[in-house]
Amino acid sequence: MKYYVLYVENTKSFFTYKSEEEYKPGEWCIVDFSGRKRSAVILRETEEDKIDFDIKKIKEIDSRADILSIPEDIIKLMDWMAVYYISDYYNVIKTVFPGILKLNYSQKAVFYKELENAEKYNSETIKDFNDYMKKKKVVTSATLIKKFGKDLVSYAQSKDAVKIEKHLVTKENKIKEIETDGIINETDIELNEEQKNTVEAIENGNNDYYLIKGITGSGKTEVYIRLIKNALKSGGGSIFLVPEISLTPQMMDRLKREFSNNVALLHSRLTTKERKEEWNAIKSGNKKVVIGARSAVFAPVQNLKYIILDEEHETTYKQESNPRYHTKNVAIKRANLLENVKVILGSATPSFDTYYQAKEGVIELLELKNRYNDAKKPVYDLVNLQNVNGNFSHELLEKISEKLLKNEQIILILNRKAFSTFIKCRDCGTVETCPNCSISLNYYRKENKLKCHYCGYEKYFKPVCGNCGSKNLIHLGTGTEKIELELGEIFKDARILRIDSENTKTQEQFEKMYNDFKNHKYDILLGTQIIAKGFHFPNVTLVSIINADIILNFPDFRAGEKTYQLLTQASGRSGREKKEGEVLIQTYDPDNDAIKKTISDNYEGYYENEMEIRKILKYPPYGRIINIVISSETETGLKEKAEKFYNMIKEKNSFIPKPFKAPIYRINNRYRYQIFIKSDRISINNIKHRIRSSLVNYREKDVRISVDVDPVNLL
DNA sequence: AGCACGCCGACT
DNA sequence: GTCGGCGTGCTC
Repeated sequence: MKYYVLYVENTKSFFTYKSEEEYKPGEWCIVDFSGRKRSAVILRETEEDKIDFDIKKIKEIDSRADILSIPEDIIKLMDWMAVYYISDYYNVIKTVFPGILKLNYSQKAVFYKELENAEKYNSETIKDFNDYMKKKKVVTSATLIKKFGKDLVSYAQSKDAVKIEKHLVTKENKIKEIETDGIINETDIELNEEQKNTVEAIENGNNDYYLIKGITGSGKTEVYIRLIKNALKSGGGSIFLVPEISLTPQMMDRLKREFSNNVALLHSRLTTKERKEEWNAIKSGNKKVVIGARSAVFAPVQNLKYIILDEEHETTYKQESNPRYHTKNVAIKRANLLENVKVILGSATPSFDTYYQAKEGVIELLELKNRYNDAKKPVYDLVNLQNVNGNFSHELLEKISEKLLKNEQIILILNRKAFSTFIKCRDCGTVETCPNCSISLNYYRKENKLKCHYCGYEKYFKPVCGNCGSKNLIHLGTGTEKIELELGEIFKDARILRIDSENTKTQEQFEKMYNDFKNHKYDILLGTQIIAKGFHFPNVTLVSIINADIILNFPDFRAGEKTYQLLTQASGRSGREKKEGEVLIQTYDPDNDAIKKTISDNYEGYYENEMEIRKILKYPPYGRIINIVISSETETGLKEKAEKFYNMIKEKNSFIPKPFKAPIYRINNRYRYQIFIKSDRISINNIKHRIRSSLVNYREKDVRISVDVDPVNLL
């Protein structure tokens, strides 16, 4: 008798079952769970003496379930994630298999029907059928039905749909399959010398990890595509990860054209059914190229060769809910668990963590230094906002007029949506705050609403102070909506398009706006940082950052790095082809190192300066961080409850600062205390261990503890 | 997800 | 006393 640790659907922990049969990790079975049938995945085998509860309670596994098994490397990856990110397995599984794991009721019905059928058809008939399928490479369903009968064919199809799909094709599909077998687009774009060298360095290299540091417009995408194509020719699969899938329509079009039916697009808008179909197509090897956001890193690609992270510095690669994993770490871990998988990170402005690893030799650094099509570097200009009345400097207004006259296009970036970020009463000083969060409400003019960016609370705006009844209110904290209004008043004939996450909820909306601007239906594109990334608008010759300080003043040790990245990415939108581009940065802090180094295009210099500071302060990559938030709807006693947890995890050998009120003390009706742990790489593992066991033992009513390992967002 | 268990107030 | 409300914890 063998013992197995299983994950049973819809449970929060593991269960042990036994069986005479041999099971491998990732295989499915049906078990009796508190009196009803459930599907379960085998996680690992276990020994009798390791079981620390009444062994007599252990039930036997009912039967094997013929669902496509989960690859063993993904099981191992999930084990690692739960431990590294201090997460429960339930949430890990939910993240890796969103909706795939659960057998819904209709599927269960199919399964039990299968059991019935299995009795109806004796094993010899099924064996004949299987032999026939193996022998024939391509069969139409009509032939099969003629030979074996309709019932058996549909039974076989339902039972082992994917395995059979390979052989069983209808006439139309047969034609389609021949057409799309392999790569549809055989015409390769000519690569320049640098690109060719990069492709070769990766293909022939002995390293597992590569960083392509390529300036904007140097053609990183062409390098990725060539790698994926070449891998595909020898049957190798790839995972291509992008920060936000809906925001890169032109990239999607491009890849769809290149790889046609070989490509699976995984994104959050897929229904459970679609997701399952894609998953099965990938798992069975019908689709070898997967494109998607973070969670696509878990795709069960057959014969995986490459995991590519485009724009690797993007913070959306970090999941901000449990398990709080970073896609880059997971990709590297996954490559570790498999043979011959290479991870390729690409960015014009790599995160300093990644660049540090490249400098240390963990990741091989490859550089693309030339702009594709010989486009020129943009010219920078800096304006000190201290000498400016309002949001627009003379320099900016002059440049906008100039470009409008020349019929060229302009991009203006302000990293703040809404009209104003708070409204203050001039008489009593009251600022209207969110009833659920300790944060001011943002004003949206078009909708005449006040909204909270943290909990989603909203209400209609009344131009009267809630405290003293005064009508003397002032809007503070300028957002894109206000800029749009002011700009419209100054440039009455200019056609202005505003894009932010508030007015582009769907991909269709976004694509329409994108195309409209590209086709010059608008002169000025105004928006938050979502418009700073990866677009190609040939007619744009001026990009301006209206206020570079918004990110810079964030209480985050990476604020400078993020500012450098945003400014550089935004600059890349200016002067993409023959025309020379200009970039104008407005700031209250013109002497800031991040801004100065952006202007002199000195990534290396800024990196070196930042590293000195981080080394002294023991911030990543020199130290490691864990952020713990202890929250409750009840404020009374929360400080003590936070300290109780603190006392459980602290230890005399390592210094952990006491819990403190979080910078945003209340979010979504929950009061929050924070424990911020900064530690060296070795003792961090001991601390993690103590956090893990403390989480199990800590019992306080109404208190939630969330642990963020390697946080990206420190608030 | 279900279901038992048990702690409280309302009710014959 | 006991009926039932639902919060909590358990299911191998």
